[in-house]
Amino acid sequence: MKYSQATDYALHAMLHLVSEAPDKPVSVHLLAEKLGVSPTYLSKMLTKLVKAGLIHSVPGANGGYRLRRSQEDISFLDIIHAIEGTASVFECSLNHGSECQIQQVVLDAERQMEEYLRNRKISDITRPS
Amino acid sequence: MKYSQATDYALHAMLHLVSEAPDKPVSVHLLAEKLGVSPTYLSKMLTKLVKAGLIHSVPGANGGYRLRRSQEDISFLDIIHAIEGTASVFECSLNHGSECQIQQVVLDAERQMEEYLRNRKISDITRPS
DNA sequence: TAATTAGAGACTTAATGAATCCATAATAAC
DNA sequence: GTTATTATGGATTCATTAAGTCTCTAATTA
Repeated sequence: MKYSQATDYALHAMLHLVSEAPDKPVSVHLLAEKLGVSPTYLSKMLTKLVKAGLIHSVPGANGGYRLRRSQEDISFLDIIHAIEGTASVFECSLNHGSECQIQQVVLDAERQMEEYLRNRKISDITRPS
Repeated sequence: MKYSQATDYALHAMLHLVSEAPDKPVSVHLLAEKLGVSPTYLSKMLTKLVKAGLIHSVPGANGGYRLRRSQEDISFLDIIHAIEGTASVFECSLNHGSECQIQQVVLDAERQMEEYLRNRKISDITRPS
């Protein structure tokens, strides 16, 4: 079980926007260069972040992406959910009634992790990478 | 990010061993029938559980699998690790020094989840599925 | 109007998950 | 001892997903 690399890129891209350019739009070209990834690929993730309401896109010359919400509101969980979706990590494939106790336990565990990620904000990280 | 179905099967197989046959060996044929999965496929997971030291295999006629440790010692995390391995859910792909703060946060979150799964034992579940 | 930028879709490639099949080894029952 | 029963292991297949590229379109600002 692993988070996709896309999540890795998205988290780093957001960290850049928060720590270095909270106001001015940053082009995907520049972001991609900083992260060492292709612009067209990175734009897929940025589009997802736009649809999740985390950032705002500005088309046209001197356009790019800038933060939408205030920094303090953007949690790790927000970004991860934007890229990975919100499906659970576990779904019982056996059909034994409606409630699988095994599934309950694993989902409770997942909630522990999500709660932690919800409380950690991207602005908590000071040093830009 | 999702646990594999193999983990699902393994958890249910262990629940069966714990709740219905802690002493007598159960054949993979019978287990597979109960879970509705093919015996040859299930045996792959059971082999992993053997190598992880959770169960014991008894070859030959009337053989099968039985618990190795005492029930109370077998946690959800033990079973999950046996099937999924112990690799982390996140690994930063950028090479910025040795410590990525983003990775630190995500790994801390994972530890929250693992701690929960370590404390929940398979014997906590009473009702057999 | 032209240059710059995001957005969207089709497509390719590689990796992984899910599952089957078969051949081998070990052991208990007869 | 021989045979039936069971686990073990490897090779293989199929489908799905991840990762990434390419190209065309749309929007907007200089």
